[in-house]
Amino acid sequence: MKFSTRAEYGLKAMINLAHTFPGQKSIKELSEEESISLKYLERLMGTLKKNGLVLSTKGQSGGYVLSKKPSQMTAGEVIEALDGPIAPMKCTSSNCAIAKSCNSSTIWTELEHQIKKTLYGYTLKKLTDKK
Amino acid sequence: MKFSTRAEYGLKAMINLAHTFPGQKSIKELSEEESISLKYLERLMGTLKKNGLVLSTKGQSGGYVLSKKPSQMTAGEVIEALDGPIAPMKCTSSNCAIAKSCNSSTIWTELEHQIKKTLYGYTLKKLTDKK
DNA sequence: TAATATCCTACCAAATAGGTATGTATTGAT
DNA sequence: ATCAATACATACCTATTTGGTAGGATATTA
Repeated sequence: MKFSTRAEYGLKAMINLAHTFPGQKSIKELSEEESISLKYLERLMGTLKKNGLVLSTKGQSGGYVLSKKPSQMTAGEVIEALDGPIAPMKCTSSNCAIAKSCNSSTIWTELEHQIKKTLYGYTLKKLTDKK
Repeated sequence: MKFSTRAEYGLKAMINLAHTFPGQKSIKELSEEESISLKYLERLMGTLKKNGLVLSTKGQSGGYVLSKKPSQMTAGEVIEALDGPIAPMKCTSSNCAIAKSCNSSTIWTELEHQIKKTLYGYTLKKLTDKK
């Protein structure tokens, strides 16, 4: 059971952007500061943008900004944007037909709830204050 | 973020064994009742045995039994036996050098704690009673 | 117009998941 | 003693995911 490094890298980059908020920062700066491959981070920022979590300006002196205040953006949003829906077991996401009579389903459902509660409980602001 | 079907299948099989406890049951029966490929389940039971969660008797009319009472065996044990250590991010398992100054590490650590709390909070007995 | 960004798409290697195939060893029943 | 049923072991296979790289197109500004 693991989250991908996508989620790790993305969260790090978003925390970095939370620090500089409401200023913007280029991928180049982000990748150097967080030691993430520039080309890979480029793709991650692309999907974060597609999901509306960051805004971008192109061209020279362009870069990325958070689309919301750090106090209003949660780690859960970032992670689901990059890794897809949080659903620890297929049966919790795909409406299993036998869920009602299945002994296992309760545990996966509760687990999903706990994970979401934790991840959506952390705003980027909370994470930047942590240090 | 997903657990493997290994964990799902294994947990189902163990819940089944909890129902028949302290009786034993063959892989053939288990695989038919839970609709899991016999050969695949064979392997899963093998690793469960290696981890001491089940006992087996070979030969005709052989099979598997839980090594502990259902009230003393948790879903967490089963899942970690099959899927490896519960550690949502590499940095929480491999003693990252910069963990203390890392803004992200707290969230992964808390998440790991919450997941373990949930999974080790469910005994097989609790799951069999659920229906 | 040159430099610096984002953006877009295709490719790639390694690992993992999920499963099959084949055979061996052990035991109970006939 | 033999046969059938079972656990046990290992090698193989295919598809998907992960974590990247490569090369360029597009937009903006100095």
